[in-house]
Amino acid sequence: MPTIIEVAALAGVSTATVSRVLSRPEQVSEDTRLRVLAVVRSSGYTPNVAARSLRTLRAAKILLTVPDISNAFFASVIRGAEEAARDAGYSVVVGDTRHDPDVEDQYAEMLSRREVDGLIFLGHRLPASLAPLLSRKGAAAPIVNGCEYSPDLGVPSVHIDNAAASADAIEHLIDLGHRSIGVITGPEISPISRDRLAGAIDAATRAGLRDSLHVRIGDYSAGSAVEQTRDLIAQGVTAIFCFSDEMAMGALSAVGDAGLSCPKDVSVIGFDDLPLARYFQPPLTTIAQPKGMIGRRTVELLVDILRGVESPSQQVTLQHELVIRNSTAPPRSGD
Amino acid sequence: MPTIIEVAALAGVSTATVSRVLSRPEQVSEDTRLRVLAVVRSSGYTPNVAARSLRTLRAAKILLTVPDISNAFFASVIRGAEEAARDAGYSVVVGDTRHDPDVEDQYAEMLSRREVDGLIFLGHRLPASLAPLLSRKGAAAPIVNGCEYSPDLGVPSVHIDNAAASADAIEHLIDLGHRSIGVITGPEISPISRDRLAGAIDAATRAGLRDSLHVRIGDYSAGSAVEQTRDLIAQGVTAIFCFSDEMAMGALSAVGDAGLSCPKDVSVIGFDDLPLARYFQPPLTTIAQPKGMIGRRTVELLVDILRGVESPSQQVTLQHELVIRNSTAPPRSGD
DNA sequence: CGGCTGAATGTAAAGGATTACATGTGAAAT
DNA sequence: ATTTCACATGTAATCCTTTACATTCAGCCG
Repeated sequence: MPTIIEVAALAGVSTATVSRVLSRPEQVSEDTRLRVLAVVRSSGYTPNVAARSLRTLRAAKILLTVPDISNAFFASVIRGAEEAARDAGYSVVVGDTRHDPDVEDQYAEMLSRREVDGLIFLGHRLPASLAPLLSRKGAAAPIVNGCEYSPDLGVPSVHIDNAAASADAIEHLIDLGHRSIGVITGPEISPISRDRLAGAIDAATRAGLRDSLHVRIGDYSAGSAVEQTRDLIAQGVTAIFCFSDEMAMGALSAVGDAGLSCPKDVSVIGFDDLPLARYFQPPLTTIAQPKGMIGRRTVELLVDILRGVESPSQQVTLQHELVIRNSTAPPRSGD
Repeated sequence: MPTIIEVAALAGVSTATVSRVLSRPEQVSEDTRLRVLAVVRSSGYTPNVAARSLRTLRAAKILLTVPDISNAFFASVIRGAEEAARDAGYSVVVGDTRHDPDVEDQYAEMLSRREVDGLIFLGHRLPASLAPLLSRKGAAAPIVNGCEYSPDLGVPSVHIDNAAASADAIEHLIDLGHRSIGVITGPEISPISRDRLAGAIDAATRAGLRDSLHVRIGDYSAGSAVEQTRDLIAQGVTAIFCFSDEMAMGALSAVGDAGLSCPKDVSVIGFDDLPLARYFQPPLTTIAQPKGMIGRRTVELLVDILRGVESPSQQVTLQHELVIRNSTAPPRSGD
């Protein structure tokens, strides 16, 4: 791999000119440009990123941390983020924190170390080591949150209106005639889970059915929903609203295990609209989040910050959609 | 963020000593070491990675490309790889190529550019831009393949014995009494899909049932299996072996749509043993791959190459396991 | 006591690109 | 003909760290 010095020698110009050809071609006369480009191509030269980033203090990289890479929901967000990053001339480094604060901190250090220019985190916890960065900077810190958010964090965020989405789900069930509804939430610490729960309770209250809601706590994983579903079935609910499609999958499994059938005996509604949701048995009614768009917008927000754009949009709210498939139906008895 | 120069000044030593304290502490006297470390901590100094990597020509990063990040199978591989990388002092950059050769090439350039020290690719296609590197350095090129492999590529690889695993699945079905078996493969271009098909045909042939195998081509996605399953059901198969759990999910969905039930009318067996497989309806019989271990071993192999270890293990074969759950049973009629 | 050894530390040269500033050139303006 | 200006290009400093080599010094041996 040749260096810029060799390319310059081969093309009979200075290194400055080679650099300009590559980054500011308009400053170079056409014939010089063509000559240099020819050498670049024939020699297979590519600039050394370490040297470039040392000099420019930019890494052209964005770190995107997800709490659980095995969750298909995040996969779609990552895709959107990568596309938007590519458009803006950045590349995305994906980090899987496994919900582990230590790992989160480790990744966050990449930002302190300037290994990356900015951080997008999809969890709800802002790594402790970044607190100084956030409070210190007069200009906005290059940190953006996606999906989750905590108003008190002071970090720009992209998300849907979780309370409204959740209310939509509950209203759908109430409209179908359900009067005893189970809800399986995310972890108590998760702000969006709290929002969703608040939205569900609101909707039930508005319908005068506050007491018909049976709330159980899950952790977004299928396994956690199995247990809770058994419990809810014992309580006699006719419908279960899960705060993730994975949990809905666990719920469906538990419904089957109990010798019941969905949607005849129990309706199930999920959250996320994973690509696989349509292949659930029965195909899952769920709240669709604009996953790719969440990824895209977080990157755009971050890039704005990096470019020093005055960014008025601290909170971006995107549209959700209730996707009705076959896992919800009126309750058996009609009431 | 202070530089090493400021730290050196504060501690009253040279930059060389600071550097040594951080990377070769045994070369420094204890009191100097403690003094420097105190300054490092109080100033919050962290070495600038760009400068370090420029100087050492090492990035301490491994690029791991996956063909489809939304496939949960790869998530587990990624986790194993990250753990092993952490152990070896590397960090992992995950790239989602979406099966797109252009994107693969783009990622591969990170290696040419020395942005990363090595590449692990989980697809079956070696980016064209790496051919020169490979031919020049042969097996010493810092490139390792996981899951898939092509003997002709000349790249070390970690995988299971796909033919044997596939044979196990077919034998399981034959043992149960199935005499008309559908197989939904991966894309024809995928070497492991070919291996699995060969293994399936072998097993059937050994049992004198070569003609009872009905082969359909899928692409590992649930959607592709839905169509093929309809077709296979029309052919009258009593069991379907899918080369991925996602396809098995599609198959189960199609079986249900056809008004049939699994395993009573049709047995289904998958491949991968995704975390969700146990929550399928019914819980899925499948071939478990040691996903985390595949990730771990690919990294270990790559690190060996990077360290210049004579690496005798060009092909690492790991153990698979047939996990029997409830989606397979004897055929209804007994034949 | 001189010389040698080894441990601890310092000096300074890379490593490769970017870019502020300097220089040179030709054309337009006066 | 002289000045001016814009454009094209070159020079060299700079980004920060690592490390080969040089230096210093204390302790030991003969």
